[in-house]
Amino acid sequence: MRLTTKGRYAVTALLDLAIHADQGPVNLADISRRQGISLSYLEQLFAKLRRSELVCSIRGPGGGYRLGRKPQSIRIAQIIDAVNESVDATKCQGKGNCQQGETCLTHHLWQDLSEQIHDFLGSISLADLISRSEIKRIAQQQDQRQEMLTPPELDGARIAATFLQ
Amino acid sequence: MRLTTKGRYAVTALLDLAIHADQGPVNLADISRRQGISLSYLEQLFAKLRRSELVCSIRGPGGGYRLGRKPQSIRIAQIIDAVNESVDATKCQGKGNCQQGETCLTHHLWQDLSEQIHDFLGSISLADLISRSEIKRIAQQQDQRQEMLTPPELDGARIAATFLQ
DNA sequence: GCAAAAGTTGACTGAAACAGTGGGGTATCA
DNA sequence: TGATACCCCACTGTTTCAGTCAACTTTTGC
Repeated sequence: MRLTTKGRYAVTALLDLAIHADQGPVNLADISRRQGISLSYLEQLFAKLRRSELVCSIRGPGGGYRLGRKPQSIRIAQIIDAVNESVDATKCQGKGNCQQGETCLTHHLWQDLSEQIHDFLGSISLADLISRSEIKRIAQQQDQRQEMLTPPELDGARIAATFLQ
Repeated sequence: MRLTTKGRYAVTALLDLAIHADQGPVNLADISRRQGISLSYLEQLFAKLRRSELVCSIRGPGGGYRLGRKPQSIRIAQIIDAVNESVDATKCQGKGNCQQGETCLTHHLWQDLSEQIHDFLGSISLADLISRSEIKRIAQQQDQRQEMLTPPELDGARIAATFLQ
């Protein structure tokens, strides 16, 4: 079992995408800037997310990514799964042949743990995260910081979006 | 967060130790044979377990390791901790400065997950595992297989122990 | 029709950790 | 004194992570 920056980045990026979904397709450069994730690395992660149909892509100028499904039906466990970070804690992927074909002494413990984690992350959707007040607050701060960094004359559309809020 | 063979080996080895504790100090060679873990690797793990005072050692012939505390008060979380496998899922070790000093968008999610895992593994003791019937069964099988592999004439003590059960 | 924006793909890399090996110790008992 | 078992350190092959770079293709707007 592994839970590293990779899975965290994937969830963070998808959450960012979900939060900014109302402004049309979201491009990776924006996510990269807001979340402090390398653009090239994001591209790799989104390739996997696209293969799992968690996002779909729109090419060309004004393009970007959109959620593949409704935020309510995207579970955190699925996102982590999509970027190949298993939530399984057993050695044998639950098969029970951990020790030369036999079940190892602690197999059941790891199986229980895996179930515990899977239930937890499977019970939370992107929509759940969006509605949390701390997350709303952080997202707002990130948007503001981004506007301070972008020259206004080059970004009329986003300024308009701010007024329309 | 990481949960690999390392942490699993540590828990498995300590459980083996706890199960065979009534026969005096348990040496690593026996654990290595029963659990299929490299002896040298076990030595490294037990060095860490000893530093955390989860085990104490007896040198010389007939020596080995003993549990440092009662099995009831050794929690799985402590064992995993002792071999440096963190159960923490956040990027910032819970500090909340994940993104250039600010809290990242998904910090609270990972914090909740860490708590969940920690509560689970912290609620289970070695004594709990010993008393589980599946584990008793597997341990018995392992003991039998070991006896089949050991020439009887060189192992009178263990044969005697079998009869006394 | 062309240039710019954006996604797509693949190869590559440094660093770290894991899992394991090997060898030379030291304490202890018979 | 020799066998047993712990103790400690250096080393290594492999994998994965996290990131970089470069060369594409598709689409839009001028």
